[in-house]
Formats: sequence, C-alpha cells, structure tokens
Amino acid sequence: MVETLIRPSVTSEPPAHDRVYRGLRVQVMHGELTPGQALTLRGIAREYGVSMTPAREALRRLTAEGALTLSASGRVTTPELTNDRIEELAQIRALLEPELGSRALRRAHLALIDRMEAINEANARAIHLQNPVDYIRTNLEFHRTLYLRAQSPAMLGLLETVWLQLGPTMRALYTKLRRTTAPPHHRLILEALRAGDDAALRLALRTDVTQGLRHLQG
Amino acid sequence: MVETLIRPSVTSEPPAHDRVYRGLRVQVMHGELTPGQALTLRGIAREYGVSMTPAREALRRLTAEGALTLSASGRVTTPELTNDRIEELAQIRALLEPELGSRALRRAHLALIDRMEAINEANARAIHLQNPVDYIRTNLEFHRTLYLRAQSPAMLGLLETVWLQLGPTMRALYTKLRRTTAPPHHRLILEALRAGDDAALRLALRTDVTQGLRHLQG
DNA sequence: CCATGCGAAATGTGATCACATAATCCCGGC
DNA sequence: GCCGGGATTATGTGATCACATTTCGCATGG
Repeated sequence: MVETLIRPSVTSEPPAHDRVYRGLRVQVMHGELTPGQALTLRGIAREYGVSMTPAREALRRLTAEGALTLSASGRVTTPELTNDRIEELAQIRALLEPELGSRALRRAHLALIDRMEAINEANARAIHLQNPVDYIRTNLEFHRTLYLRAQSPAMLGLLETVWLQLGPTMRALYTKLRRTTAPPHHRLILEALRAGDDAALRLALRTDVTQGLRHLQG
Repeated sequence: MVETLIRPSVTSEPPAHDRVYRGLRVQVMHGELTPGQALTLRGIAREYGVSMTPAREALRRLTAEGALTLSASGRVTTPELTNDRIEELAQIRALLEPELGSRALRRAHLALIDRMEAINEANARAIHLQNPVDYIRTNLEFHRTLYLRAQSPAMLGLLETVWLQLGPTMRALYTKLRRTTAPPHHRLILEALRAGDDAALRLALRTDVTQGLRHLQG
C-alpha cells in the first residue's frame, strides 16, 4: 500500500517485469552467472524491489528463450550445457552469423567499420585486464554492431537467444582458453569488410564463431 | 527418498500455466488463429478455467518465443507479418532445415521413411478436403518427424519457434496458393532419404521450404 | 453525415495470500 | 562416523484484489 505512493507515474517507465527481465538478461548473456546457479522467485523479487509476480514473469520469459532452465519441481537455474549442446549452438551461430554478415556487408560504410574497430580495441583491453565479463560483452557488441546493419530483426533476434543460451558457459570458456591476445579473426572480419569481399567475410565469421567454441570441447 | 526420485506422479498433473501454454501453442502453430487477432488475459483464463495468473504466464512465454506480439499498451495479438519478415523467417528455415535433415539422414531407417510417407498421405488428404489446419499440421509433422532423428534438440527447438512465428500467416499462405496436389518436394525428400543422398536431401528441403513461402510475396 | 468528447467497460499490472510440495537441517540410532 | 527419518524451512503455484490506463460506445455538436 505504501509502495503504491512511491510510483512516479508521471514519467512513463517500463513495467517492473520488463526491468527485471532486462537486468537478468544482461547478467546471463555476459556470463555474470555461474552455470547451475539457482534463482529463486523471492530472491529476485527482493533484489529488484518488486513482488513475486513480475519476477515470475521475467523468469518465465527467460526460460522460454532458453536463457534459464526449469527443473521438474519448477526451480529455475542457469543452464549447464553439455558438449553436444554447445556444439549445436555453435553450429547455429555458424549458420546464422555469416548470413547476417553478408546482409550487412551490402549496407556497410566506413563509420561502421571504425566503430567496430573501436569496440575491438576495447575487447583487447578487456583481455589485457583479464576481465571476462567485459571481454564477452565487447565481443558480442562487435558482432552485434555488424549484424544490426543487416536490417534483419528476426534473424538477429534468433541469434541473440543463441547467445543467451551460451552466456553462462561463455565465462567458463574464457577462463579455459586463457586468451592473451585479441581474437585473430576479428581482424580478418574487418579486412573483408573493407574489401567488400563477401566470401572472405562469411569465412572469417564462421571460423571466428566455431574456433572459439570448439576449444571448449577438449 | 527413493520414492521421491521415482516420482510416481500419476495423480500430479502438469501446472495450469503449462496446459494453457500448450493449448495456445498448437493453435498458433497450426494457423487456427488469424493474424492480428487479439487475446485477452481474462478471456484465456475463462476459456481454460483458470485465473489470470497462469494465463499471463502462458502469454508471456508465447510472446517471448515470438508466437505472439505485444502492443505498447501490453495487449497481446497474433502477429501480422510483413513480407520482409516472412522472407527472413523463410531464410532461417532454409538454413536450419537442410542441416537438420542432413543430421537425421545418418540415423534414418526404413520405419522412419514409412512413417513420413504415411504422414504425407494424410497431408494429401487434407489438401483434397480443403482443410487448412490439417494441411499445416501434417506438413509440419512431416518435417518434424524427420528432424527428430537428428538428435539436435537445440536446433529443432529454435526451428519450432520459427514455425510458431509463421503460424498465423501460414493459413493465409495456404488459401492464397490454393493447393490441389501434395507438395511436390515431399516426394523428392523421401527419394533422397531412401537413396541416402545428402546433397539431394539438402536441396529438396531447401526448395520445399522456400518455394512454399516465396509465393506469399507476390 | 462525420468528427469529437465523455463516461463506462475492459484490460494489463502488480501485490498479497493460502496452499502443496520440495529441499534442508538436525538429531537419534546403529 | 555415518546413515536415515522427521520436523522445519524454503519455494513455486494459483487465486484474488485494487488500481491505472486504455479502449470502446454513444450521444452531442458542427
């Protein structure tokens, strides 16, 4: 009852369930949550200062996207992916990302490449500072910046759910291959973009995607 | 403790929100709902004999999968797809389905092909009877039966959300091209399966997928 | 005849509660 | 020391309610 007084309804703010959803989404996608980590309705609700209802909606939405897994008893945890599933998701990335890159290539201009270059440097810095979350974030941002130019919202949306599903294990991947230099294929991607070479771009994207994830198998 | 592991849940039924979700899901995927149709929380709740809470969860889940669209005011309707979006979704199908078919090919056996043949005949009957819902249902079942053999749950799951997004417009597509005979490529798919010809199967699947949807563009 | 404004009905959102079940803890027995 | 079982706590589920906002119907005025 008191809480209803606090609401500043003058400014149209997004609904509470959406705020919770977005907050959890970036945490999952950036690997801030350990695989197998349990999330409770009341815990989320308390953390975001809301009741159980919007928390439940956010969790339901995230589980629908595969970002979280639902146990038989209704408990929600961040997924622990098997190698088979990781390989599947990598394959999906390898199918979608070259297509998105190719579509973006036709619309790419110099400012876009510059922006990607800047993001790539931030990515290199994250590696130098051994910051897994920043590494994952900038890496995804590098790819997303390109794909946004593809003007293919359905394909990008689907790809983002794949990224979401990989999120929690991304961090484990990062620590496992102990990067000390920037992903080598990012440079190839940029070169293909500058040259306007569709085939080279598709290949660079495919290898960048599969290479990083295949190391997790061993 | 042992008893709890066995989970003799003969009496325990699936949660209400899941029942609602599944019911609406098949309606959407089979094209039983026309594009732009509005769904209300209280309407769904009354229809399934539950309260608003599980109805909300089901709708939230379906919108997260792209099966339903959310207006700015929170209203939920079945999506009205633009031609661009349809083409995108067709392209995704064209990428995923040949891959799934190829994976299934290695595991395919005669009983599977027989089953697909039977489904295809049911599909032909639905066309003869001018029954759009049965046509869509059997058509999807034909493909799903094959892809289940691929043992690639992540890829199949993603594909099913694409089918979901196309659901409502599938019916419009059906009435537009006024089929009188079974899809010609289903036969090519079956032949490629019998021959164990991977390249032919990939091509047959790709054309089956794109051909049907490309007619909607005109 | 059409636009407009107002009031009523409908609708989504979020909080709270009761309940059943699952997970956890703790203690006694072997 | 370890295992098992019962009590206790934690958790998800679903119903109900209040409230703000949107939507719709309808009458009024141009």
